[in-house]
Amino acid sequence: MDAVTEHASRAEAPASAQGAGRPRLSDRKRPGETAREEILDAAAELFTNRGYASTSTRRIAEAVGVRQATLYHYFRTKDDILEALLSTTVAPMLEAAATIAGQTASPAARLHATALLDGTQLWQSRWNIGALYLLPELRTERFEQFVQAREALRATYREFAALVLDDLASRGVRDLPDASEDIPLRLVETLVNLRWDNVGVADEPRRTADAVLRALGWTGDWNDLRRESARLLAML
Amino acid sequence: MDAVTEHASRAEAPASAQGAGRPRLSDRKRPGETAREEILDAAAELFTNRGYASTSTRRIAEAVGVRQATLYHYFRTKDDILEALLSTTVAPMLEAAATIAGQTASPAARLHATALLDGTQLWQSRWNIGALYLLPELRTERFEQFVQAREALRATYREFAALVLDDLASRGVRDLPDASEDIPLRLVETLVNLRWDNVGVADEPRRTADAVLRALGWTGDWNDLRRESARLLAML
DNA sequence: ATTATCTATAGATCTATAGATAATGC
DNA sequence: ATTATCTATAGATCTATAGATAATGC
Repeated sequence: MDAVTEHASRAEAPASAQGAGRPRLSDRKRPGETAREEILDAAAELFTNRGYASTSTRRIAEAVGVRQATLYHYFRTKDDILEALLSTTVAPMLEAAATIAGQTASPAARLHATALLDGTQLWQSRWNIGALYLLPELRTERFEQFVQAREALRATYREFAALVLDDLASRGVRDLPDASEDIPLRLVETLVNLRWDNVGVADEPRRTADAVLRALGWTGDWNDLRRESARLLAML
Repeated sequence: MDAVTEHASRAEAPASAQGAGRPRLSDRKRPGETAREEILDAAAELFTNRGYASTSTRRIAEAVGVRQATLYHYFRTKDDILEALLSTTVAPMLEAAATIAGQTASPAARLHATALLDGTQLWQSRWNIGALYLLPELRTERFEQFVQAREALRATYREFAALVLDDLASRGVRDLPDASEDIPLRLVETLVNLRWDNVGVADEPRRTADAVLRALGWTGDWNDLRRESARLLAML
């Protein structure tokens, strides 16, 4: 599998799970148990590859295989589709980070595990949804909740980093960065940029999680660190 | 000056440099010697804050203080406006990186200087133009030249990083990252994300340039490094 | 005569709503 | 009766062009 195509593989479209309602004119083209999921999959592809504002509801409908008006049976507005997409990403990650924060583990392992989980999700999601995080549209009140969840995740990363740095400073390590630089979150976020540019290898999230610790000036036994990090993730 | 407003300060709009042509209905509202520059300034603000596709030519014209059709005296299409904006950023940086590559200096200083210059431009430009680099619209043939310039810059960063890493490896440093991870460019690019989120301090580009070296596992005298890097930049 | 602007508009969208229709399920 | 879809369309855009107009410059 090459660098470009290593992400989550295309699920099969279900064999037209017929229920009540007028039949579609077209066969099912998208993975998903429900029409709602089919729509979200098509929207994710188009929003990430062609842009949010540039993607018309007609185009999404075409990619699903229904008429444009049918989308409005499942979503009140186009913004609602974007919001549904975004809410599948950050909120679960935020929960996982809270769980990791509650575990007994070294600061370094906690940070490594968080970066690895977050990075893996950004890297392996079927579409590069993380590329939507910089959309100017998110600045509106409509997406306040999402932006706040991102900020909470940023704060969690920063707390983990501060503990790692305190630890290092107390061990006499010099020339350390400041936790406020947010290096860890920043590095993880760039997995989105790598995907955009079609570069990177399967192992990229792990390499990035390692890079996070290295960038903080962390030194120690890397095998121990990875083992402890994996143990944390296995608990989730 | 707070974190949000520390970027290049708003230049004064010139006192309506009247020349030939029918007078405008509105006063000048934008910095720039020429109407073309006024348009680019308004477009940069709107594209970065409201999105490319979501910004209508009418809205740009309003922000300049002319009628919508007037834009077409200076640009053939809306895409041409975007292209003109982007071409002001990467091409000059690529040239500077080539000059730095031609200087005699340590690999670490070359990388530091490149990151500092690139980062300073991303950080201090009047509008956060770097946020446009992930636009799906850039995937089209229309913007091939720009995307290729970005790739060339990525390659330059990677070459500098490879030299630094070879150096470190030959000094016996272990557990180094791989140059192919593109950690330096990735870190610099995240200055765009910080600006988007309105976080960060005036010193951020310097801190990021330092972080680039630290993230490669570089060790040495930081003051010497910064001095050599500054010397390189003074030559440009 | 040349230039930079203006007014007006064609033609192509695009989102969202109203209401009809063709299934299933009770 | 309920549901999921369909057809049709209103009203609001939006980009780009045609051609008029009001300055300056020769």
